[in-house]
Amino acid sequence: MRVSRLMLNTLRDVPAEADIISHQLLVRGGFIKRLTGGIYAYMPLLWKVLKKITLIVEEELSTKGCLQTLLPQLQPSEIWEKSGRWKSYTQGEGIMFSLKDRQGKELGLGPTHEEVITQIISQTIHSYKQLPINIFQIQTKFRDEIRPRFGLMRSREFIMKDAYSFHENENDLKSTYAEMRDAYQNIFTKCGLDFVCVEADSGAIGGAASQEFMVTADSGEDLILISPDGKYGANQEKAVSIFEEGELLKPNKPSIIETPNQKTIDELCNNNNFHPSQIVKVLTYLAVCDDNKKYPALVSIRGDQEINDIKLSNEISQKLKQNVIDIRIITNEDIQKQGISQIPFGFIGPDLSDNLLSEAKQWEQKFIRIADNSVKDLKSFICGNNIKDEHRIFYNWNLINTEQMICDIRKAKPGDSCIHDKTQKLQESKGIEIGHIFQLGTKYSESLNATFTNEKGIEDHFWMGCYGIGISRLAQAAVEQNHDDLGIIWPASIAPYEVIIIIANIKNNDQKFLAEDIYQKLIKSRVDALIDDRDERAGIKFKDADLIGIPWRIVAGREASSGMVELHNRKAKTTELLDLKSVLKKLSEEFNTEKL
RNA sequence: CGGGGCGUGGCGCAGCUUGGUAGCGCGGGUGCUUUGGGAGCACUAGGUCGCAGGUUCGAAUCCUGUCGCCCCGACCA
Repeated sequence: MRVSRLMLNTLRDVPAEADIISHQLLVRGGFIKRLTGGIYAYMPLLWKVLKKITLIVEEELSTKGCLQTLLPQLQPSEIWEKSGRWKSYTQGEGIMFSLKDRQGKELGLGPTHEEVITQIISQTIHSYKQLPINIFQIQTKFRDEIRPRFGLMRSREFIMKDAYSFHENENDLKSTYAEMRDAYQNIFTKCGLDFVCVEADSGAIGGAASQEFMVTADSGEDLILISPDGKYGANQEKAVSIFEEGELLKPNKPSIIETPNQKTIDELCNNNNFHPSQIVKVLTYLAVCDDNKKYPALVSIRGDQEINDIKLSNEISQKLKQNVIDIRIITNEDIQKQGISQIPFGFIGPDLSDNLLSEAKQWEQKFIRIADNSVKDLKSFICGNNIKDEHRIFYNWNLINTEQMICDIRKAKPGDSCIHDKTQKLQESKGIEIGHIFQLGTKYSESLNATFTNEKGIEDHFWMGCYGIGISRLAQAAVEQNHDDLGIIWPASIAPYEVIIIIANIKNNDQKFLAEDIYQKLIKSRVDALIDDRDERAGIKFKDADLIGIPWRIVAGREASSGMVELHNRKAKTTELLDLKSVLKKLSEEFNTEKL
């Protein structure tokens, strides 16, 4: 390709729309153009990058026996109603764009394709003999993000690779899941990314096991916790750890103490010389569920620990056997609206009476009582007395005498000890999620009634897995991780072009002919080459080449008359003076090793 | 949706407080000079100041409404 024909339009100034470096560089380099909030045109340079990523993905997946398909983006509401996701995906904070056709029929613009593929597979596959199936597509997805940002990182229209697998049993699902994890490792490695695979919460998609692939970068939106030995890594939403034993309170005669206005753990500790770990902290939450009911929850955790809302939400969801749509702390305003006269916030104990809820207008009138593992073994503790300005000391669970659901709802923190090895302390890091793999189980096959006949001749529901890669996000993540002051430094495997040949002065025929000669030879040997044939000053061409991040640069300049050119490596910043033959030899060696 | 900020030639911004009919840098075009790290000079094209009302002799500037964009939170590949 010739730069004169590339409609290259680079910007010197940092565009106001962009905040993070990768977004700025993609705009400045002319890789993307915004059409409106969260919707971008992929310009020719970026499209080349996306195609290279796509190729790597396709190759790797086809080695694993995946089929490729292309599914409809416009999807009827019926299948989403069957899976129970229509309402939650289109109403309120729902992320699905939806519309009505002229007949008034409701359609959605696919944010994901579980429903579509499940229906198609169930209509096509009837016997265990045809299983397993692993099928994927690379397709534009639509999500009405509440707040699109960071360019391609969180956009409303983006390219995603989504794969779905179908199995006769859980074991088979697990083996494909492992294969896919392996494929993902290869894909991201080939894309030249520095990444980690971490345990993840499966969120709205649901299901059992799930892992995320994170590109580590400070601008990442996710907080991940990793053990230094590399044996454990998890998204903070999911992370588990061992909590410190804390300062145990020696058992003594249970009694009530006056704690005027001491509502917080800090105030309580400062005024009475307690340690936070001696206190059972009790918080009130409100969970809004699929059935539109609102469930109050009373949550106990050790005073020095924090609650992980995601874990809490999952536990409540499991207990109620339905989705928790929203979970938040109950405020004074909430209880006033409900007509509840008084909840002694700051002085609540795990045994706060359900009677307080009897006046609630819209809430369920019974607390879901949950206690974190961190409090279950405490033999003696401090907690609220359910009366303003009073706490109880030297109490224990026998005296509390209410049934608690005991589980892990604690937020793991950097510095905590790891489960697999107490000497390993969790370290935190920011990550950009570029891939996510799930073991869905039978959730969708049951709701959509997708079955096959098993070996025993009995109808059975498919076991399913699903596997995503954010293709367009990956491209930007690569920039976020690979750049310098001058611009982008694309990993060679996904660079829009592998080599750029610069003719320092287009009016100099020696330079021009030599450059053209090299260009033709490179093209012939299938090197993806760009030639900058513009009638511009050399400086401009150097700046542009650096900005758009082409890994190798050949300059036909001063030494052109003696047949010599410069070969410069963008990343290593090394330059050598070589003759035509040596350049070709060197590059072909580079690409052969890198392309393999 | 809550909180903060911004809409002025293609891009980045000034002007707005104190109304008088729009300016700077980059970019574009032409010419001359220059030619290995975003050149210099000269000329030139390009703007209903987001939109709609209102106040006023007069509005980019003041008032009201509205739309859009960006940043911080909930969503996620």
